[in-house]
Order: sequence, then C-alpha cells, then structure tokens
Amino acid sequence: MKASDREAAPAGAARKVPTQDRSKQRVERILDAAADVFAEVGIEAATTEAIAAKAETSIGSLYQFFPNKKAIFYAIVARYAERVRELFDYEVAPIAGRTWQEQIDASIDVLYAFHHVDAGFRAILRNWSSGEFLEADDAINREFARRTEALLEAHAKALPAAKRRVVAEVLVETVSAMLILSARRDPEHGKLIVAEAKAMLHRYLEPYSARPRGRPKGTGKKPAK
Amino acid sequence: MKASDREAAPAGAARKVPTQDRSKQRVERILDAAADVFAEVGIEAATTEAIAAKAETSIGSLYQFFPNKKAIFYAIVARYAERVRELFDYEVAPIAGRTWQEQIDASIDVLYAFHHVDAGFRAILRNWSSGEFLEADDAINREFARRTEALLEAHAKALPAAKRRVVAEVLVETVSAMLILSARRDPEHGKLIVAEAKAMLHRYLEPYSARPRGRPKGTGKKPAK
Amino acid sequence: MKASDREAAPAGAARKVPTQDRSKQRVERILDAAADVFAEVGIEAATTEAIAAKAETSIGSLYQFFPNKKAIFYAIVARYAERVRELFDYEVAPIAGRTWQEQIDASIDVLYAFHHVDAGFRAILRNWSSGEFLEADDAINREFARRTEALLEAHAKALPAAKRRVVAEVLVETVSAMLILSARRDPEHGKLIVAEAKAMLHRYLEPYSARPRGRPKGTGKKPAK
Amino acid sequence: MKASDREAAPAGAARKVPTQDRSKQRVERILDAAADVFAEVGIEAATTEAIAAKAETSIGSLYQFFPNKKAIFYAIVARYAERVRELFDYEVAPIAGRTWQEQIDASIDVLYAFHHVDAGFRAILRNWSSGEFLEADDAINREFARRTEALLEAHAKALPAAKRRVVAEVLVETVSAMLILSARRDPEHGKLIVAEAKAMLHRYLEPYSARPRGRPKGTGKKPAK
DNA sequence: TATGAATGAGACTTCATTCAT
DNA sequence: GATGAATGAAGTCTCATTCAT
Repeated sequence: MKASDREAAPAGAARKVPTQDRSKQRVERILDAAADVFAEVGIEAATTEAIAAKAETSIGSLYQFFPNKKAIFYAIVARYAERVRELFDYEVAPIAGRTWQEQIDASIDVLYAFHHVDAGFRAILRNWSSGEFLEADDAINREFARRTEALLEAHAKALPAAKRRVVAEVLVETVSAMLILSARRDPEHGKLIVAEAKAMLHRYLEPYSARPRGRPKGTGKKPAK
Repeated sequence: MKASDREAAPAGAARKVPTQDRSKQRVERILDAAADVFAEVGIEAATTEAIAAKAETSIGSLYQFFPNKKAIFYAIVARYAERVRELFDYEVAPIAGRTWQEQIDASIDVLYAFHHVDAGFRAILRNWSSGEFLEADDAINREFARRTEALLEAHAKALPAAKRRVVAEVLVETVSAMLILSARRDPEHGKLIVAEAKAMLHRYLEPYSARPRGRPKGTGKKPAK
Repeated sequence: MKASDREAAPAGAARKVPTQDRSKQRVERILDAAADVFAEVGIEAATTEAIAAKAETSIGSLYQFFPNKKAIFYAIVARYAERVRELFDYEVAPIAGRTWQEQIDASIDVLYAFHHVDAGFRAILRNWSSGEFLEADDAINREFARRTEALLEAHAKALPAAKRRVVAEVLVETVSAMLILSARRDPEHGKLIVAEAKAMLHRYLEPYSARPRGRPKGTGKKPAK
Repeated sequence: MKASDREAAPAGAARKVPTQDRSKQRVERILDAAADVFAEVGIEAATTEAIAAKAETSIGSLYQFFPNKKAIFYAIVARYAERVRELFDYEVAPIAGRTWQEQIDASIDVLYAFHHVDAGFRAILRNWSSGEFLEADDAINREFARRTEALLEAHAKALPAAKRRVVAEVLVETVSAMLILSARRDPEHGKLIVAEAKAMLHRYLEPYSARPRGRPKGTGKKPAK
C-alpha cells in the first residue's frame, strides 16, 4: 500500500529547492534530459525512467526534485519561457529604433533560429497538448503575447487598446504555427515558409502601424465592400 | 499506447474490409465513439475499452476491424479529411464565381462552424501530436492545402506556380492555428480572432490576387512600396 | 501518465460482478489466496502481486475484479462475516433452548474452532488494523455484536436495552481478544485460556441473566458497598 | 510531557554536557517523534524521514542510533513498557493495602488515563500488528502480565499457582482490548465500556480472591457480602 | 462472428537505507 | 559525528492486445 498513498501532489514546483551547486546542476541535467526525451518520443510517451536514465541519475533522485512528471514538464516550459525572454532582450530589444518591420523580422528570425536548433523547444511548442498538460502548454505563447502587446503599444498607436490583445494573439499563434510548419519541411522549403510568414505579417500589420498621416481613410478597416 | 508497442502491427488500414452492411455500420459506430472519446479525454488517454464501450461493442469486435489503436486514429483522420472535402464541395465550390475574398471568408466560416460543432474534429486538429501519431496528423491539413492550391490557381494568377505550394501551406496552417486558438477562448473573443484571421489573409493575399488593371473599385490600397 | 490517472476508486465492491462460473471461481481463488497471504505476512505487507501469484492468476485479472488492494481486504472481511453468520446459524441457533451458559460456551467453541483452523480468519481478526484498513476492520466484530445483542435480548431480560449495546461490545471484544491470545500460545495453553474466558463470561453475565425468581438479592447490581 | 522530563538531571550536574548525554537526548527526541508519527499515520505508514524530520534531525543521524525502522519500534515499545511499570509503581503500588477490587479499578483507571492521553501508546497498543512487528508487540502486555501475576499472588491465595499465569494473561488481554475498544468509541460511551470492564473483572476474580475472614486489618472496607 | 476474461509489460511513485562530504 | 543527496528495489495499478468459448 505504498504507491497508492499518493495525494495528487500540487505538482507546481520543485519539491526541494536545490540550493547546493551539485543539486542545481542535477536539476539542470534532468531538465535537459527531459527536453531531449520529450523531443524524441513526445511528451505523453516520455517516461520518468527514460528521463532519469538520460540524465544519468536514478529515478529516486528525479523524484527528489520533482513531485511528478507533470512538474518536470512545467519546469521545462518555464525554462523555455525564460530563454525566449532572454533571446528577445538580447536580440530584439537593441534594435528598438529600427522600423517595425525590421523588428518583426528580427523576432521571427530569432525564434526560428532557436526553434531550429533546440529540439526540446520544438517539442514544447508543438505540444498544444494532450489532456493533462493542456493547462500549462500555452504558458510560452502567453509570454510571447504579452511581449507582443507591448511592442504593439509602441508601434501601432492607431490600434485601439482593446484590439491589441486579439492582434497579439493572432500574431503569436501564427508565428508559432509557421515555426512548426517550417520545421516539418526540409530546411530549404522551411526558409521559404518563414519568408512568407514575414510577408504576411507585414501586410497584416501595415494598416495598424502608426503612420503619422496620409493614410487614405484609415482606420485599418477594409473600405466597405 | 504502451503495451501496443509490442507488436507494431502495420496499422495502416482496417484489418478487414467490411463488405457487409452490418460491419460497415459497426465500423462507423466505432469511429463515432472513438471521436467522442478522443474529444472527451484526449487521444493518448483514450482507451480502446472506452471506445468499444461507447460504441456498444466488445473490444474483441473492435479488434476485428482495427488492428490497433493507431489504426482507429488514422481512420478517424481519414474520415474527417473526407468530411472537409465534402464541406468544401457543398459550401465553397458553389460560390466559385464570387470574389476571392468572399471565398476565403466562406472557407474559414465553413471550417469554423464545423470545428465549433464537432468535438472530435477539434481533438484531431489540435493533435499535432504526441509521438506515435505524428505521422498521420497533417493528413487533414494536406487535404486543405490541396484544395487551397487549386483555389490559388484560379485566383492568384500573379503567383508563380512554384510559390503556390508555399502560400497554400501558409494559408492552411494559419487557418488551422486560428481555429484552434479561437476554440481556446470564449466564443465572443473567438469570433474576434476569426475576424482578424480573415483580415490578415485578405491583406496577405491581396498582392497575389489576379489584378486585371481594371479592378472594379479598388481597395484604395496601393500595392506596397 | 497512465498509473497516475487513478481516481481513488470507491474501493467498495468488486469492479465487475462475476456472473459467469469461471469468474466466480476465480474471485474465490483470489480471496482464498489473499487470505493466505494476509495470514502469512500481514495485511499491509501483502502485495497484490503475491496474491495474484498464489491465486495462480495474473495481476491484471486480479484488478479486473477488485479496484484496489483495499477492496480485496473488504471482500475478505465480508466473506468471513458471512461464514461466521453461517456458523452461528448452524451451530449455535439449534441449541437455543439450552441454558445461556451453554450457548455462550457453544459460541466460543465454534469461533475457537474456526479461528484455530483458518489462518485467514486469524489474520483478519488480529488486524485492528493499520491505517488504511482501520475503517473496515471491525466489520466482523460489529456483526458479532449485533448477534450478541439479539441473544442478550432473549436471555438477559433484566438488562436495560441501553446497556445491552455496551455489554454486547464488551463480550465480543473480549472473545475476540481471547481467541487471538489463545492462538498465540501453544494449543494446550490455548485451551486453558478459552476455558478461563468461558468462566469469566459466565460470571460476568450471571447478574444480567433473566432469573425468574430466587436470585438472592438480585438486580444484577453489585451489592452496595 | 515528553520524555525529556524524565531525565531529572542529577543534583550536581556537570556544566559540560557529556556527548553521551547529548546522544541520549537525541535518541529520546527520535523516539518522541516516532511515537507521534506512529500515532498520526500508523506504524506501517510511518516513514523514517518523517520521524527524522519531526525529531529535527537528519535521517543520517537517525540511522546512527537505530539500525532500521524496526529497531525504532522496538525501542518505543520498550520505553512504553517502562512507563507502564513506573505508572504502576507510582499509582497502584501505594494502595496495595486496599481491597483487590480497588486495586483492579485503580490499575484500569491508570491505564485508561495514560491510553487516553498518549496517542503513541494507543498506536503501539493497537498494533498487534502487521507482519514485521508481530514479534515485538506483546512486550508491553507481558510486562502487564508479570505485574498482574504478582498482584494475584498477593490477593488470590485461593488460586493455584499454575493457574495464575493463565488468569493474568486473561486479565491483561482483556484490559488491553477494553482500552482499545473504548478509544474507538466516543468518550461518553468509552467510559461505559471501562465501567463494564471493571464489573466483569470483579465478578471474574471474585471466586479467586482470598476470602479468609482475617485480612490483616482491612481498610475499613468490609468485604462484600 | 462476437464476446469479454485473461494477460503481463510497463508506467509512476515511494521509501528504507547507504555513503560521500 | 552529522548531514541529506542519492539509490533502486518494490509496490500499485493500467491498458493494449490476445484467445478460449
């Protein structure tokens, strides 16, 4: 009657805050391993044992830091959200002075590069995701969306605040979908897709962009009929 | 989907072609049930037994028609692809004479309505999906893409044939992503998302649209740059 | 993420009512095996796997009939309660006409014999019991107590109804304790214990026994000091 | 009122705490903690880690003093046996001059009070117990039994020495069972049970009690009758 | 052909105990 | 000595699939 005493642990955070260096490293190793395993077999099919094995740890150690499999998933999501934040801070923020088109392109390029290179990120992003993990899974996209709203506020002054959220969501999900799609095709073709995505977003945002004056009629609405 | 890895059966098609009517009905009942179960608990969490129970059959019978769980998934995907084909044939094809914008909108509306109404379709579309099922999952989107290429051929004469495939893919994945996103929000907000999606695609396709110099009224837009 | 989907099943009854003969037999085999295992290693230490093995079944079959280990325990308890009921019906009830002392003795003898012979009964009776099973464990003693109250009603007319319950409880727990104690000693000594137990209960009940007349002072109360 | 009170440091206590003493304190802390944990979750469900945590030590230290979990259990049993001995020495022995009924009652009262107040004692006493711990478990009852035999020797002169052991065992197990039973009912009802237990034992022992007219001086009580 | 009981690999998780620091 | 991270055997339970009836 051991395993059944489970109490549906909160699953929110690490079970034990790894203060010591060795522990912190081990947690990182576990997360790396989990990202790999998720990438290889998918999130549902990933087993805690496989993760522990790839992390070269015992299953017991894994459970010392994470109360259950879901917690590992959450931790990975959080880590990727953080990585993406950094990516934007270092790669996109510095060009804030350029045109908004350039900023869009830079954002996409940065994400494309990371997505291209990091299988774990691909796995997480692809996973919209089955049952258990559904709650957590758009954490990353929400993070993107928040960023995006801020950018819109700066560049799309013509856009009513209320609409900003919708536009941000549309942008983010579109980029996400395009990254996934491009990863499913060979690199050559994948790049064409990214290029098209950029074009699409440029055209989509054009009417919203702050354009001091001279837009014919310009609310961003299509002229009736 | 653990124990089934043992056999790795071909899984491609029904184990037995149901020539008899009763069999065909039973297969349909199983697929209906499976769609329901997938919708309720997700594809990985769906159990063959639950599917059989909802279909009011025995698992034994289920396995008479499908060699394994994956085959059921494939069959459902195929069935939805067929449904979508029919949907386009009946709802979109008839308005082939209207403007391409109207056709885009009609396509989206039709898909939105179906997606909105059919939980099984939502489940399948959302599932890009975990490991095992990955191979099958864009069958539906490929079907969309084929349709879309045909439409582009008719309307986007300005578009080099080579680029058509990319554009079609982009369109399809975008629509798909927007449907999923809109289903994740409350209906009110979901409709705003769909509206934005339409706007985005209109603007995206504008430059590709056949533009015999005398476009009836123009949109007031000047081609970019 | 399979095993964690557990929903704390009701655990009350068999998961599947075994209607067919083969199933019924199997359930019996499982219960027999469980009783044996419980007897050998104790209830907490008994493993479902050991039970299945001793029943010469697969663990899967075991779980087809019992949602969890606790349910097996409950089922055994219920079965023993039933057995004891039968024992009383066949062995004690027929001598209802004799003196109450003879009925007490017969009851104890019957229980002693069963307890002596059935290791599973010993295991259950001994188990007052650890944590999880506490709720269920005096099911048998409650059954005894109910019986006993009925007997008291017939024989101890002098006893206020309110007190009957207490007396019945005391009787039952005492008999139970004596059986357990006697089983812990060698048979020789064990019999002495049983004899003493009878003597004790005779003397205890004496004042309560309906004695038409001529009891020296008799309300059953100890003479005022 | 935990074990630490037991030390009653010798008058001229050294100011330098010898390491041995510190160890002893730590052992006591561990035992206190273990008793608490046993009481809270049961003996099988108690984990060494929980015990160490409650004792504010590390598991490492715990294993420095106890080779395994069973040893902790044994040590607690031994400690409770000692406590009971003290209880009798301080509470029952002083009234050795009174009637044997009063001594019985006092014994029961003392045990009832301790049992009522000390959850750890309840946990131990209830645990007759699962598998592993079975061997140790009647250490306490043996301690009772020894005491009881001595009392019988003094008061039940009519009782053949050979029978004394049996009677003592019967007494002890009965008292034990009654304590456990009373603890399982609400306090009100529990007290009725204890009262009945006293009555039962009085009547049971009556015939064994030495009843020579000339008991030394009597306590002013006149023997019944 | 249909049924559903039976199977058992394998998933997740716990916890007594060890051992490097 | 003290600490607590690490270990991994073992436990409970699930579920895809088979096969006797």
